[in-house]
Amino acid sequence: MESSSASRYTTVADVARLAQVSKAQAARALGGYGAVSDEVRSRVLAAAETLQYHPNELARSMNTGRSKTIGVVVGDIENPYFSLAMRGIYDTSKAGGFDVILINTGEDLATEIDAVNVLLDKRVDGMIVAPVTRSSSTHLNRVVDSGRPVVLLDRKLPSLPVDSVVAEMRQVSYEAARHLLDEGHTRVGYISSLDVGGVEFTLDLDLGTNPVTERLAGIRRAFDEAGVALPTDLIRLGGGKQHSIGDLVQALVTGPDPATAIVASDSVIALEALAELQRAGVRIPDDVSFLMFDELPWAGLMTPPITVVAQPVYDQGVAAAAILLRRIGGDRSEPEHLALPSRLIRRESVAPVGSAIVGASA
Amino acid sequence: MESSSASRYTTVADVARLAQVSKAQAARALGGYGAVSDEVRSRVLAAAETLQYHPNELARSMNTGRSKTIGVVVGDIENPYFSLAMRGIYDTSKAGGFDVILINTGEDLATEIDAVNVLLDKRVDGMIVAPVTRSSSTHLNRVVDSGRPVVLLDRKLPSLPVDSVVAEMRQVSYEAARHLLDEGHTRVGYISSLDVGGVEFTLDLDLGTNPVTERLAGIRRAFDEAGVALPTDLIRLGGGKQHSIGDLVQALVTGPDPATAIVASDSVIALEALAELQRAGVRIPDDVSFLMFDELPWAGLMTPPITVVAQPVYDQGVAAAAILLRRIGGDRSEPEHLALPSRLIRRESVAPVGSAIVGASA
DNA sequence: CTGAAAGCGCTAACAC
DNA sequence: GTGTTAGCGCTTTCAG
Repeated sequence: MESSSASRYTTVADVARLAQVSKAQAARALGGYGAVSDEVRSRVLAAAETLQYHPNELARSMNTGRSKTIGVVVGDIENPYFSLAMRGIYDTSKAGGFDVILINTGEDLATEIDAVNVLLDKRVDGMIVAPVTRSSSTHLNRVVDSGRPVVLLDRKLPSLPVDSVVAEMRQVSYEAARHLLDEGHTRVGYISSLDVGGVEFTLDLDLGTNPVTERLAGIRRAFDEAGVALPTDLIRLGGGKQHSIGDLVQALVTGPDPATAIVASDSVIALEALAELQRAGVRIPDDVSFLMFDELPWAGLMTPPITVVAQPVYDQGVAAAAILLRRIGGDRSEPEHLALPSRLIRRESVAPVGSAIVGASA
Repeated sequence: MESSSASRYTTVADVARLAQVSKAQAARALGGYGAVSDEVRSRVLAAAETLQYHPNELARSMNTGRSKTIGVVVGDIENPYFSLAMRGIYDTSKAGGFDVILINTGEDLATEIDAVNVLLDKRVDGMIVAPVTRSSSTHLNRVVDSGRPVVLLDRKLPSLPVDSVVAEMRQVSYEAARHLLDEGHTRVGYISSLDVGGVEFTLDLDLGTNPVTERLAGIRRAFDEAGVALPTDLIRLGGGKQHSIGDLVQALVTGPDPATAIVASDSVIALEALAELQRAGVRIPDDVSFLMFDELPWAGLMTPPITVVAQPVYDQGVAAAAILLRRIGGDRSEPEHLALPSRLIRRESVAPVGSAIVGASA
């Protein structure tokens, strides 16, 4: 029946007083460190109980220099990729006794730089960053200099000697392209939201190190091996930013030499592309074949079921967190670069080119 | 070209020394409070720059008692509902200068209690909680007692005098049920993951205050008004926990008097239900009509497009954060209970009952 | 084992 | 305006 009024937490001092011991002893009993007699410990714990004592983690962190908190910086938490990876990070961190501070950058570099600084200032014990594409690494150097571990998610920064966890993309993309080629598709469109500042794609354009670069490399190899020229005119970057996905799709399926297959670089793009195709009355796979990166529950339920490249997203989160925790624990070994296996799931959205006629006559 | 070695951050003391001023003056200049001459300020700022000074937010928080951080407790960040709401919370908090600590409870009460305590111990300035269904409010009382504001998301706790933000569900559910009834459906199945401990649903079962209760209330009213008995045997709770969604769906569409329409209480359930229906060869809407709560990009792209109840998820997040920030700012007015409008989006997954025959003969 | 006292890095009185 | 002196709540020497 205390009066309501807020403020003033009970501190170790309060507990110590009630338990009739020194502040230091109370703190030891409460914090579970140092030497304390059973007698004292129980008295202190009892006092803490009646006083409803809860430690001030801020004060504790200040002394120990460790906050039992990790920071996570992602581009867009609403994107299923990140929310699932986040779940993996979360589960693993929690199991290790760490809390998670989440920062969303909206895929903006300035925000990312800010985010990293904020986390550092809050003294997180380490962080996981999914860097915006084409960012440099200067802001992450500050983290490295601070001595706190970082692990990169979904991206590798060659200039930065830190751990990274990505999904294997080159090989699986090669397979995907082979599949398309096998079905007779040589006019394959590729839509990505990778921001390259609005320039057109060319073979010698440096996209930096990121999943898109890997995918394109795999696809290119398949085309090269097949002796087919990669249709660079159908590779469209900057989707959603410089250009609307709808317009991009529209452009791919019309024109004199249209794409016979479309590859969506992620599920968000796929959804918009699918909507546009439906709006335009373009049928899958009769008029155009469709393949997307990322497996989601709805992909197999569409009509037709969508062929996808599935990457182990949750596991990427788990792996990133596991490595980070190991580093926080003191592991000073060489940076590790994990590439988790992805796989192609063939469903029915990819069909032989020209099957529109077949379909119509069937 | 400093040597690598970690540790030891530069502090105000370091900056003060270099700038040849007192620690207090340096702190004032750095923190942007109190009175400082331009002369001193620039000297301090310059020193801070060369020393790469970054404030220790922990220390700052300890003195001010404010951490500029809010905590968010959700059931499952992987669920699109939460990740989108989180985005709303995030955007709003950030605009107000607050960071966000995310805690995921996995819809587990013990974890939720823990989460709330952790946040309190970390001295967050306030928190947003989407309480697990059917939880009591004792753990949240501690927050209220601490004097820090909480706002409830997607759930209202009558016993707790705090703000809440939910989506209006009773009216829109009434409309949805009306729609179903108008199409001739009286055998309407309802699948929810609401955990009621495995008991069967009956009309007098107390489900507590939560969206499901509201939905059922709205549906019931529509049935009552139409003079049709609510098919309580087709209302299945505990989906995903006590029973697999697939089994539940299977049970609804088979048996002597099967459901002619199925309502999925959220998108996760809908996806599993849809998969099961497809597996079982049950066609929508020919064999069974389908309606789901929550609008997602893929819903309209399915074949047929799914009729949904859309709730303003992002806006709920925004509203919750806005109220919280106002409270943190000192607003002591009466608790506010916001119910944002939802709406029924009619597409093609709901058709007149018995349209299977019509469809077959067409 | 226990207690007194000295900080962690910062802000907040309080004097000058 | 500026500097000095206390703390915030906890951990950590350092003596006993």
